[in-house]
Amino acid sequence: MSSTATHTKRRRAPLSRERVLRAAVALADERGIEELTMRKLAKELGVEAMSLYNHVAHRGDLLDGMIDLVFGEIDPPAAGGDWKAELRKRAVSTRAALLRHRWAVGQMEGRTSHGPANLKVHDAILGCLRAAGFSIEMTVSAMSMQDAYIYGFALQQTDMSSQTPEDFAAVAQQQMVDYAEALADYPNLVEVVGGHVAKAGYDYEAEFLFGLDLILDGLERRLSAR
Amino acid sequence: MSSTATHTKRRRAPLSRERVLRAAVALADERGIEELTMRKLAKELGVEAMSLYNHVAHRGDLLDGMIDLVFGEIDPPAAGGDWKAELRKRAVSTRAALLRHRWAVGQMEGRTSHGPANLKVHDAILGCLRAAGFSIEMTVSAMSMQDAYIYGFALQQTDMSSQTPEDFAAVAQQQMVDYAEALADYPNLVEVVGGHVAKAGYDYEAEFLFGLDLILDGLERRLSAR
DNA sequence: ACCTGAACACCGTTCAAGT
DNA sequence: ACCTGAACACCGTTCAAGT
Repeated sequence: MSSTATHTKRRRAPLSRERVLRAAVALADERGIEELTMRKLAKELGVEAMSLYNHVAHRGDLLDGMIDLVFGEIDPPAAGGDWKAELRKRAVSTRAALLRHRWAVGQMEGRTSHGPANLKVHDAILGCLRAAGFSIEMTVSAMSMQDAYIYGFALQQTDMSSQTPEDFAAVAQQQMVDYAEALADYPNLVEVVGGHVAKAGYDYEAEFLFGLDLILDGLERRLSAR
Repeated sequence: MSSTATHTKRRRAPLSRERVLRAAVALADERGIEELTMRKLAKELGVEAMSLYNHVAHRGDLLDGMIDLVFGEIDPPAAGGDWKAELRKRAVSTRAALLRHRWAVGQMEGRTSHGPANLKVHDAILGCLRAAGFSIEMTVSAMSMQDAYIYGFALQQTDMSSQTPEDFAAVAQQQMVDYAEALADYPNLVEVVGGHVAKAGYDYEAEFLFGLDLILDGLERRLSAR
């Protein structure tokens, strides 16, 4: 058809859904979700925006695919072993994936389609809980609760620009200054944030584990109280 | 200045930040957050888009203001009474506010400014926990954990179009059909969702309270174990 | 089968101009 | 002080046309 001379332009790996999704995740990770537009993504791939529609149905489909790539990074828990340790590992690994891809948790709202990686992880969680001896009803409750906590914690962590305890302390200190004239209305914030957090900071990892272990302990108690 | 004859057009209440924010919340509630554009909001208020910029700095400022209106609907817990009952009431009231305004939880990601209603509720939570006898460190952990759970649960509830247990069962049933050929890979989903949820449904309210009480009980246990 | 140019119907925001 | 028209630099998506 076309002579070899006509396309001396830089060779491009052919587009595929996989390649589009991976490029989209990379772009959102690096520049934020609001910078992820069909046009910019296409440019990143050396192609025009309209070509993307050969591989994703629309922007919502793109986001569904991206989110399932994030789920693919989660370690699914094994069934039959130490269920608490397995679920703890999965929770930590989920949080890590959501931290690597900070845009992800904010995009889960309203998204009703669930990809295969999502289904696989949740199937494994259900299997782990059932093997541990939880009733079907308790299994549903236990999984919902853990997901709510994990996603909610990740959501909160995007609320603050600071990530290390020291950063957090600095931000808290600055906020005490910024809100100075209103502080009389918030005596407990002054005591707890001004008096403690602004000095000691806030350790996201430790706080996450505190709540996670409280939940797992509570579930274990309800399991043995049957 | 201008004669009375020159503006016989329909009298409009003058714009104000308050009026702009309330109209924005109403529009987002009714038509969804993606329908909330500066132009459509302006039209709703009988004005041009550019007039809004006299009352909000930009779209992000608009969203910050809207979210603080949602926080204003939350019952703050009282300090000194039955702390578990107070915090339970606050959690239920927060969830109710987030259900009335389904767009809200998805907009919390990355939002770093906190309005007065937000600060007021959180000050009250801290006060309640301190009065109950929690150390400053535990107070921080307890509040973070409750917020994470509440927001995360609300986020999950936007993932499903169905709200009543019966709706949920119908959706679960349909999904079993849709995913039929992949179901061999997910034996636990088949057992738990196919065998139970698709029949009994899923009661969001009951599930929320299950996790909430597990958390409050766990916190109480850690309080008395000091 | 896959890619593209042009076009459509939108966005948020700015700026100078009106009252 | 508050509102607006026109404009700028974008969006997602469709469609007919190219190879």
